[in-house]
Amino acid sequence: MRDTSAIPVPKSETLLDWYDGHARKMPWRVGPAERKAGVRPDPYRIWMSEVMLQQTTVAAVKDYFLKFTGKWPTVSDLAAAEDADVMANWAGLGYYARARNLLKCARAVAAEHGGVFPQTYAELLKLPGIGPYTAAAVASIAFDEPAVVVDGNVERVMSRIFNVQTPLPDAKPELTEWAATLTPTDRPGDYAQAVMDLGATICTPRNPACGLCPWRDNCRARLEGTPTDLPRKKPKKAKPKRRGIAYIARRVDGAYLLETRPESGLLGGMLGWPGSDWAETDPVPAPPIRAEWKTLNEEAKHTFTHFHLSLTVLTALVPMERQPERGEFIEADAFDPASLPTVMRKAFALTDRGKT
DNA sequence: CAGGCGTGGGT
DNA sequence: TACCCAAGCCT
Repeated sequence: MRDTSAIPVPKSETLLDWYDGHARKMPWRVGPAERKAGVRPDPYRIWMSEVMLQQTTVAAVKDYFLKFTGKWPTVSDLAAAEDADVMANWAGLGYYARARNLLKCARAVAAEHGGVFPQTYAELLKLPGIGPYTAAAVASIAFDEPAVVVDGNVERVMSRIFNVQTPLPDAKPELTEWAATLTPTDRPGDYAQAVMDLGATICTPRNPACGLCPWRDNCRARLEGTPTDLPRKKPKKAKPKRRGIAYIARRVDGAYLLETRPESGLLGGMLGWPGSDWAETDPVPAPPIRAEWKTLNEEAKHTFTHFHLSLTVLTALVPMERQPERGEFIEADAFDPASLPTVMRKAFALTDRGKT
């Protein structure tokens, strides 16, 4: 172990100078030059982007952000939206509780705050779907509050700068303390975005570009030569394999039999094909309507956060008068596979009509 | 409070 | 292939 006590503590100004020249451009971001010229970010758009970015890549978020803000330009517009419309538009982005909470939050802002976002970390934290990270991000970026923003990027940067060996998630409080020591009262929003940009483009998990880092002379892990060992993480559990059955019934007029899943739990509130439970044991058949079901020769494979799924897909063509025991028919012109969560879209893609 | 909760891209 | 990873929150 080298003596790292002589390494100077990094300065926020150094990072801000780097950010002025290297800030990534994003649809929701007010760049450093504009910001200095007095342009203020729209709290609604910052909030929207931060919720979408929870555990989700910037690349995946961009189109969804443009779609949502185009369709619902203000928080009041979103508050007035139909639940099913919001869920359908979120389809494919994952972590669907975010979409349900997004709508709850918009309605809370509309109903309890007169359509104006609360402007402090403490007040933002009370809203649904807004946790410590998102509250701090919105408070700092939209309202210039020097809140301590700690996301995965900040955890990685702090763990390396200060050579924190404690594994996550136990290290979180320690890393938050270090992050607090660096958070400036001047330009706190730009600083928050700067650390995240640093983590995303320079201080990356696998191959950090230490030579380009504005804080390279302040980094204890770099001096030790082991930045990629950090942050340490507790080992993850193996994913079990589950299987299930999905039933895709097409009525002769082209309507499809779908059902809205329960509000809570996996894919909560999303549209999907009726089916069996998904378990590690053999699935129990549960056809939603009487029909001659045909089994497709290929299964839909999908991996969720905590299990692998292999879905057997059954299809049937049913007559107009036949009534389903579960779900409801959606007319052909109202059915859009894009409004389904990905696993359900994969199942549909295996059918003849899904291949077109 | 440890685990539930999606998805797509990278290696 | 089978991992890992990405601007977390909720219960």
